[in-house]
Amino acid sequence: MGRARPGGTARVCETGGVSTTRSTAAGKVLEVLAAFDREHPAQTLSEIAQRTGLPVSTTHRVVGELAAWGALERREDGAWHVGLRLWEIASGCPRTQILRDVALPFMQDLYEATHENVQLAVREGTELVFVERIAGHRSVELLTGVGTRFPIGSTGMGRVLLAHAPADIQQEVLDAPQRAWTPHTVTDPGTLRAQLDRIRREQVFVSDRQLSESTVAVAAPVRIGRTGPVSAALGIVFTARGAGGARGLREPLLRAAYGISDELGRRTRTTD
Amino acid sequence: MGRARPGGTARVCETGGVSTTRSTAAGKVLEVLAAFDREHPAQTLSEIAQRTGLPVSTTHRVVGELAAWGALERREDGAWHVGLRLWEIASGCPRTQILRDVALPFMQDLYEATHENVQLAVREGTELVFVERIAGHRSVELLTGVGTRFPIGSTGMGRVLLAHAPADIQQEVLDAPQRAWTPHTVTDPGTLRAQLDRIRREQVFVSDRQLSESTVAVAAPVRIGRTGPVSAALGIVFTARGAGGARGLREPLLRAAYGISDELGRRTRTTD
DNA sequence: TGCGGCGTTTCCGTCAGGCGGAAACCGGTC
DNA sequence: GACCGGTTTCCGCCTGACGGAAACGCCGCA
Repeated sequence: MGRARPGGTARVCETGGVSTTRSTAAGKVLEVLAAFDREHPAQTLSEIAQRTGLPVSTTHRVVGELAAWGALERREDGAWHVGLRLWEIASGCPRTQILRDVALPFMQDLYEATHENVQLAVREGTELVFVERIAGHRSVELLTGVGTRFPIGSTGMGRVLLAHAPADIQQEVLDAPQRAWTPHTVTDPGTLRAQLDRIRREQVFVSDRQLSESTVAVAAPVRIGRTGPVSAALGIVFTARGAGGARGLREPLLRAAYGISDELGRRTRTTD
Repeated sequence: MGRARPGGTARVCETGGVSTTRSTAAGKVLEVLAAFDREHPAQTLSEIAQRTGLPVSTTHRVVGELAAWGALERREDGAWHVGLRLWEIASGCPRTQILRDVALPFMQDLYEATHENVQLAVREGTELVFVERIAGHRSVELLTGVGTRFPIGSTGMGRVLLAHAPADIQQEVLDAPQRAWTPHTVTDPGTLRAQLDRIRREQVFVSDRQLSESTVAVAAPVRIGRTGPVSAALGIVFTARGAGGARGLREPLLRAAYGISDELGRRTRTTD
């Protein structure tokens, strides 16, 4: 397809890069927004242009419009970052907002009882997204933060979500090779499948040093109503000094998960 | 250049209406997003069209593109709402994210000591935006939630932010009439100005039943470094059974605010 | 002080693609 | 089976998006 520019159709824009929603005007706006991920919270105009593959002048225009509206803001040093206005709008996202509202008090109790990291996550395709997290001064530092994505098989909470995911999703994940984060990480599809079965039976799942040599996670499913579909996972992560610590956490964790589930059931029934 | 349109500038388009970034393609995208505020977290296509003033077919196209990208999602009942993808991007907003990261552990401690609502807010023009909030089962229900805007003069935290805002902002707020939420609300500009002076001297501010008959708030400024510019306000809200309760809170609140300020100072110095 | 490099901003002619009216479509309801 | 509100599709017109290029501003270096 030499230069020629045939029919003007050859646009798909492989960019080699990242997202690419195509050559539509709205697409450009979204591409620019997508350039701001966790590793690039603030970038100069030309960085954005580079990362999106858009010409500088186009980027300039789009960024200008986004900024005028408040979706982007500029630091004194000239770098652009996501603006408060966009954050406000997005913070109304029901999938996180309702969950958050309902879950926080329970997470709070859990934190107070344990003083460990308490986390809440949802499944998105074959990945998990952390939606909320409570951590105090006394909790372990984690590599995961609110708004972060993670391959679903890699975390304890993820495996709980996976266990309750549709069959095709499970298959897709089991078919793909699992990354071994530590020597303890379960990567064999057979063992993993057995683990998923066990999770469905036992509810609470203890993930012992699967993601990092020094942490253990306990996770439980959150449903919409006591028996409804699983909509999130609740988890506690703490330092691995013998996973014995997990024992005492099962009960309170499960109780909290039930609490959230019940309240979610009540809430969605009324809302609807 | 058709009509000549001097300088080609006459576009601003007052529209009379609501938001309006105007007829540019990107503008439409943003208008659609802006249709999703706290009162309208989920809407049908035609509601969106109505609220934005865009023709249905146009709305349909824009919504479609947003959905394809993940900025919007659709419920089974057909209503649209903000999608997880947008939430992810926006949750990286530095103004809230850094603040949140730093402040949460301190807020946590504060919550544990008091079991009351602990809140964090920033100023945006003459309004305040709640950025984070901790509440357990034992705290009072509040009308403010994370991601909510509020006139800055109306809340205790807002007045603290106002006291440290640039002079022109203060003037603007003082010039506008204050809404009286309760019989106790201070609305007189003179008294208010005196209050601001006092806030600057005493740091901690007690706002007694200013917003609701049944709540008292204590608030303190959060700076960037111990002496840097005020970047947020930290507050505790509790039920008004005699504001005497505020007494014991001053110390821990101030200590937490200092802790956050110090850490923010450290953090921004290193990052830069 | 002048030069070259880098990022940003402005300009403007071209033409792709945004635009939206209208008509088809799709359940409900009376 | 006619009606009605909402959604989706179609398509021709023409506007405003597009991006190359040039001007600008800022720094560091000679």
